[in-house]
Amino acid sequence: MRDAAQTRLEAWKAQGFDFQACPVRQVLDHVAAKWTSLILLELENGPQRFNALGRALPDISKRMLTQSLRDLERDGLVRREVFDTKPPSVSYSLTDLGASFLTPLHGLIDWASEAMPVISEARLVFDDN
Amino acid sequence: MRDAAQTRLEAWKAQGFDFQACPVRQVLDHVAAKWTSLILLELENGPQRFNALGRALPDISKRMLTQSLRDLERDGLVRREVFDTKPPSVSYSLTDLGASFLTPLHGLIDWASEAMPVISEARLVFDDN
DNA sequence: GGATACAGGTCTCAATTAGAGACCTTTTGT
DNA sequence: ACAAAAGGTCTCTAATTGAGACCTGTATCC
Repeated sequence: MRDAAQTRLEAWKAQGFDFQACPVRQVLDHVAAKWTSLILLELENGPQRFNALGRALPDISKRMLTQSLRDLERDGLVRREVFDTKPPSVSYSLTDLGASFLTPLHGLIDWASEAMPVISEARLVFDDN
Repeated sequence: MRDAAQTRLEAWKAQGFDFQACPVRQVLDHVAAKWTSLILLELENGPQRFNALGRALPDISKRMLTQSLRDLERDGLVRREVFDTKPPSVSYSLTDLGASFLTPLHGLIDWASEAMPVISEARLVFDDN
C-alpha cells in the first residue's frame, strides 16, 4: 500500500515495533502454511512415520512434508524421534502444545462443515451460473 | 509424494473423488490465504472502505487487498457496496456468515496468545542459541 | 485554469515460494 | 544380482506475491 500508510509502517519500524512479533500474525501464518494443520490433524490419530504421513496426505510433496515437519518441530508442536532400526525409522508425534492446538483447529473445521453449503451457494451466485 | 501414494490418489480421482471438495481443505486454504483472516478481523470493527483497510493493514499490497476482498466477497463472507459519492466510495462489511467465522477465528487467536511464549522458547532451543 | 489530491482499482515486472521428480544411502527380501 | 523401502535432499520449473507505476473522474488550492 505504499501510500501514507507505508510511511506510518516505517515510522513504527523505526521505533522498534516488530510486525513479525505479533502473535496473531505468527499463528495465522502458521495455519496459513497450508499443510501444517493437515499434518497436525493426521498426527491426532497417533504417532506416524514420515512416509505414512506422505501416504495420508497424498498431494503433498516430500519437499513440503519435510519442510512443514521441520517448522512444526521448531515451534514445539511436533516431536521427531529417530529409531535405530534397519532401515532407521523416524516417528513424528504431537507434543502437548501441538495437541492443544487441535481444540481451536476443530472449532474452525466445525465452522467449515456448517458453512460449506452456504459458501458453495454464494460462489454459484457470484460466478453467475 | 509420487510413490505408491500417488497411484492411489489417481485411482481416487479416476473414481470421481474431488480433493478440492473437502470442506476442511477449503476452509484451511481460506485461512491460509494469509490476508483474509486479517481483513475479517479488521471488518469486525465495522464497515470500512478500501483505502481504510489498506491503512489498517499497512503491509498488504493493493493487489492482494483487491484479490483477497474479491475472494471473501465471492464466498459470501464480505459484502461490497459502492456509494455514488464524488469520488465514488466502496464500503466493505461482514455478512452474517463472515461474522460467524470470527468465533472460531478468535479461538485460534486466543490459543496463539497463550502459546506464543512457549513457541518462542521452543524456537530458541531448536535454533540452539 | 492548471496543478494536485484522493478514491478505488488495474497492470507489469521482479522476487519468492511451492511442486515434480530424480537421486542418495543403507538394508532386507527373492 | 536386482528391486524395494525408509527418510530425505537437490534441482528445475511453475505458480503466487509484492512493489509500484498508471488510470479515471471529481474537488480543491492558488
